[in-house]
Amino acid sequence: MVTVHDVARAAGVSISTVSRALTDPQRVAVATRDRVTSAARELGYRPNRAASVLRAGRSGALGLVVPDLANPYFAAIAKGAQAQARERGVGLFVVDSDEDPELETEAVSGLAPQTDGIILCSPRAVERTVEALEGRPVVLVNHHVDGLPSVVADHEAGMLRTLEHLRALGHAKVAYVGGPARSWSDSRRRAGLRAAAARLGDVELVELGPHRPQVAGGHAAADLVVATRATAVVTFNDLVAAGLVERLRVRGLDVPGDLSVVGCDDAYVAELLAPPLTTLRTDLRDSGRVAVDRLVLRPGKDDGALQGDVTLPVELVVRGSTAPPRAAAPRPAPDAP
Amino acid sequence: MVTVHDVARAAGVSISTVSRALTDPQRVAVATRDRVTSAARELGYRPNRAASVLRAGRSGALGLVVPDLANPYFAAIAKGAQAQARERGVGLFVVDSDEDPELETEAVSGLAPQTDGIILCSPRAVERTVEALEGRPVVLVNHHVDGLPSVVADHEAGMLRTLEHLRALGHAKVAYVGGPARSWSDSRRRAGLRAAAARLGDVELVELGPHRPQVAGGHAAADLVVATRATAVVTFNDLVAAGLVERLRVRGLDVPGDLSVVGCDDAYVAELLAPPLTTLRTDLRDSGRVAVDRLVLRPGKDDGALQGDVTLPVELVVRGSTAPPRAAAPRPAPDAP
DNA sequence: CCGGACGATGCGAACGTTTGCCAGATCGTC
DNA sequence: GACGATCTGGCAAACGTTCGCATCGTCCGG
Repeated sequence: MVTVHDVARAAGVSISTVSRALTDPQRVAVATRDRVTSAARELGYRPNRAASVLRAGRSGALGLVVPDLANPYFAAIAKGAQAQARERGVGLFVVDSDEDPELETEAVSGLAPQTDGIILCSPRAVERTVEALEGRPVVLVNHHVDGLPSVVADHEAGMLRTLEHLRALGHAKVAYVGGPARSWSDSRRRAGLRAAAARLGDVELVELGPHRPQVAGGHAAADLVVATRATAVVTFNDLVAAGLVERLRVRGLDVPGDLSVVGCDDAYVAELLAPPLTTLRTDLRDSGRVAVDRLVLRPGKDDGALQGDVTLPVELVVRGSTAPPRAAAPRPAPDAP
Repeated sequence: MVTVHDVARAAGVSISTVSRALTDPQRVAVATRDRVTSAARELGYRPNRAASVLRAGRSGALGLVVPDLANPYFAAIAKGAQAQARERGVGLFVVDSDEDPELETEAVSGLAPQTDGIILCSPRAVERTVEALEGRPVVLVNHHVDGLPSVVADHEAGMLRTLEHLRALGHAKVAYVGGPARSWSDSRRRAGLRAAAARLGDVELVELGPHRPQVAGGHAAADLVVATRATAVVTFNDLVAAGLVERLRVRGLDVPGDLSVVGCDDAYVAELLAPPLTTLRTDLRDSGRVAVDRLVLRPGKDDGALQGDVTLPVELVVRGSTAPPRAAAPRPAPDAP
């Protein structure tokens, strides 16, 4: 293994100069720097991360905690974060908390000592988890706590756009199938829907849930939605929408004929469904990217534009799962087979 | 920060004893060990990973390299590996190589020095990547290289079962839509199909591809498949199948009426499609789990059952996308709208 | 021509852990 | 009662890096 000593000897300088030339180039003379860097390159020197962490206290790695890696939503965020971390030359520990608040907190306290900062995606137990950070820098994705930097999607605007769309189609009663109880996005979406309904005046809103943010959650919700006699439904995410559509098909109901369905997130499943799903899109990879940048870029030194909260736009992608309601009143649902 | 020194003082022993009591419990007397562990617990001692890596050379972390985190296939493996790593008390670096052989090799050479072992999922450039390991232990998932431990699915058996299924339905001409050129699974599946076709004798096989292992690959392949006049098609994975089905729908063709479709992997999209996809299932989380165990468990010391290659079973899940071919000869395909 | 200031580099001490080596204790046995 | 075997635990040296401080030279203004 080649160390600073080897490089120092090859370049004819002391190890301190090598260290400085490589970590803080402007602190050594240009000629020396060049000698050092070329010697390092020639010998194939690669700094020992452990030693550098031990001494300097920085690890050059970030942590990312997500509730479920198998959920395309979080997979996309992880992918974006991953790519940006590579770009910035830092490592990225990804931990899956399995939607378990307990595990989430545990993960963070394990991660905190060996990372320079942590990205917390849709945390399920923010208060306790933030405690576990022990003061380590953090960025919340899809969640907000006063005083902590966050990257969020503009759920309110998305919900307003959704309701406008459904109202324009002629829907007067819209159901919402909510996600996990502790989900911040869920609460924002509910708030957004309520505000939008109040603003539009002539759309009635029925709220359901909480439901699991997976396909199974959609299965469970479908019959409840039908029973409300709503002519359109907005779901917590695309997976729930998929499960819901599936169950409706089993019951012999048509989408969008009997029920218009709007998903959230525009996971790639959305366009695979039959009919393709109308959904709200956020650039998730971008969320991951931005989150990493906010931990890597030193405020003041680098781009100051990343200060404060970042709100990413939400776009309504209209596909085949929304249409005008059938006749004036929705057809009563037939019994399940 | 509480260090070994603090624990040593509290327990009334030297720091060496503390270290030994915690890392190699059987080397200290029971009474001492208890004193040390309870002191450690009381003080909330947490060993400094960097220091221990620096001195001992082991990092307590593994690396996982996947071509695409957003692909549910790899997401599932990552989730399994993740869970097992947590179980075993080791960290896990997840890196997404973006299907790029270059990035893959680069990722491994970045990962190698700071991990105790690396899991390589469906590598796209095995030879160069293995070189970059610099002798670090490795487990290949979904790939095989002589002399290296691997975890693979029994693609051959799966393909035989698939062809038997299609033949039993009455299909005489079956197309295969292949995946990436450098994919080992792809080559195994092709080999498996050929062997199965030869064995069955009366099924004609048409091989297509390479195609991208995503939805877009299926789009691209659909028209080619139709042109072959095959009555059934097997695709590299479920995403490709999804894209293919989508394109067929656009062209006005019916699945399974005009064409039976079999996917691979049983990603959760499979059951969301209309019709739900007949597909080959492997327990992907298990692959991840097993891979981690093979790096964590010391051979000889722990379970020796994990020596050598591990082949996971493949199960054919029959759903709605396969049916008997229409009439004797398939209906000629109508032109695209 | 001198003093002060500043820029570049070297010296050496940490960072917290693991581990080889050795000393002391304990016990059994002759 | 002494000797050897066995076991336990302490000392101190690493691991490779970073960084405070010191040193040395140079340059400029007075």
